[in-house]
Amino acid sequence: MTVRTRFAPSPTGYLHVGGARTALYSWLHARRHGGAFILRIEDTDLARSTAESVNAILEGMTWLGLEYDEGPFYQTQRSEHYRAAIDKLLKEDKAYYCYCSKERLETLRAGQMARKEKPRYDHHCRDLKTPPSGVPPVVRFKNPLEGEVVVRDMIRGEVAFQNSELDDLIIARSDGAPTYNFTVAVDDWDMRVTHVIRGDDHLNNTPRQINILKALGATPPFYSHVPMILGSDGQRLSKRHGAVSVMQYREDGFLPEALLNYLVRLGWAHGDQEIFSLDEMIKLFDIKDVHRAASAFNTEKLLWLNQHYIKTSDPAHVAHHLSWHMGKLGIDPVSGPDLVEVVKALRERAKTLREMAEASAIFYKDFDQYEESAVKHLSAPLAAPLAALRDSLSGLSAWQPAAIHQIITATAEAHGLTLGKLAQPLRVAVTGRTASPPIDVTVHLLGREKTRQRITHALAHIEKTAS
RNA sequence: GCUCCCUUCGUCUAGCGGCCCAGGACACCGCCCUCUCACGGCGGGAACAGGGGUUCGAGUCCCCUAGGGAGCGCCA
Repeated sequence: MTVRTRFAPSPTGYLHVGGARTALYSWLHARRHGGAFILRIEDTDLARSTAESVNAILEGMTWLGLEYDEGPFYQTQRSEHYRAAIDKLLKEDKAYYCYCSKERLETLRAGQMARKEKPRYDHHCRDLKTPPSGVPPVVRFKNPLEGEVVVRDMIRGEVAFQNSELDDLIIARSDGAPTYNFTVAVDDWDMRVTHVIRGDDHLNNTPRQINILKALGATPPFYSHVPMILGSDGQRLSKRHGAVSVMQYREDGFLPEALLNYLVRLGWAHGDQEIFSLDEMIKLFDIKDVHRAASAFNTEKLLWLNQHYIKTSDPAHVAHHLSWHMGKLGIDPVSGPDLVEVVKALRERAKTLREMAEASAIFYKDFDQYEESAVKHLSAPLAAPLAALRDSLSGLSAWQPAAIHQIITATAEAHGLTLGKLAQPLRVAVTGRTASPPIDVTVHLLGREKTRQRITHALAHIEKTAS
C-alpha cells in the first residue's frame, strides 16, 4: 500500500508554527515511505475563509520547501462529492433529517449543562414519523448507540471512546452545506489518505470520523495526533509570544532549514542528535517516536540553530538569503564588496540574517556619525598613528588581509602602541562602530579608497573635537 | 460538568526493569583564547509532579491524587 498523507489547513489566517510542524511531519512521513503528500484547503467556512490566507499558507509552505504532490484541493469545489455521500447515507438509513429549531437545541443544551451533563443531541428527530412542513432541515448522522470505537493512534496507542458519549452530529446544514467532520471523512476516503497526521485537538473528533467512514463503507486510515506547541510561558501560543507566523520568521532573519530543524526536534528526537539535514530527517523521522506531551517554543534555541546554519552553510547560499534582507534595509549589494566574502566575515557574529544585513551596511553605505560609545576612541594622540596608517595603506601594493595586518602591527609598534590600542581606533574610524570583523578583514573588504576616505574623515573629526 | 489526552533540569529532550546517586542540547554562570564583537575550548549549577503498589530491583509496569490541555457548535 502506498503511503498517502495530507495537510489540511483551514484558510482563516497565516501558516503558524504549529501547523508548519504538522505539515513537516506529514511531509516527512510521506517522503520517508516514498508516498504522496497532499495539500487540501478546508474552506467550508465561507465566512472566515479568505484568499489571502490561502496565499499566505501556500507562501509559507513554499518558503519552507514542503512541496506537495497533489492539490491544493479546495473543499468548496467538491460539493458534489459530499452531496453524493450524504444521499447515500440518507438512502441507507444511516442519516436522517432533523427539524429541531436552534432554540430547542439551545434549551436542550442549557438544561443538560444545568444538570451537569455533557451537552449532546437527544435523538429527537432520529425516528420521526411525520416531518413538519416549511422547516428546512439539517441532516444528522446516525451514530451507533452502543459499543465503543477504538482509535489506533501511532503516537498514543489505542484510545477507546464509548459510542454513548457521541451524539448524532450534523453533517449537512439547513442550506445543504456539509460540515467539517463529514467533509474530512469523505475527503480522506476519496483521496485515499492512508495516514492522517494532525494536531491533537482533533483526537476527540476522530471517533466520529471513524464512524462516518465505516458507515460509508470505507476503511479508516491510520491516525497520529501530534501535541500542541505552547508559548515560552507554557501557555497557548499566541501573538504576544512574538512570532507565530512562519513568514514572520523569514522577516526576522531565519533560514528555512533552521526553522525546519527546530520544528522537527520540537516533540521528536533521535538520540542526542540536534542537527538534521533534510535527508537525515527523511531517513530518521518516525512518526511513532513523536512525543505525546505539548512542548514550549523556545526562540533562544531556534536562534542557536539559525546561527549554526548561517555558519556552516555554503556562503553563497547564505548570501542569496542575505541579499533579500539587505534589500529590505535599502542596501544595494552591488555597491560594495562581494557578498560571499561579506558573509564569510560576518557569519560567526550574527544570529540572524537581519542582524547580518545590518552589520553589512558598513561596507555598502557611508555613515554620517560615529556610534556614541565609539567616539572616545578617536582621541588626539591617535591622530599621528592613524595618519601614518592611512599613508602606508594607500601605498600598499598587495591589498590583502595579511599585508594589511602587517602594516597595522608595524605602525602600532612605530608609535609605541599595542595592536589593540591602534586597531580599535582604526575600527571606529573606518566603520563608525566598536564591533566589526577582524580589523584586517574589515579594511580589506572595505577597499583601499573607502579606507583612505574614512581615515581622513576621522582625522578631521579628531582635529575638530580637539580645538 | 462530562469525555479524552498529557506530566524527566528554566526550555527541547535521551531513557523503552538493572548500563542512571539520570545523559545530550539551548539558556545561564565561571575560566581560557583574543585587535572589538563574536566563534571556539574547558568547567559548573540545574530534573524523574506526589502517593501507593508489582518486582530481588522502577524514571521505566499498574492504580490513585494533584496539576496542565483538548473536545462537547447548522466553526474548522
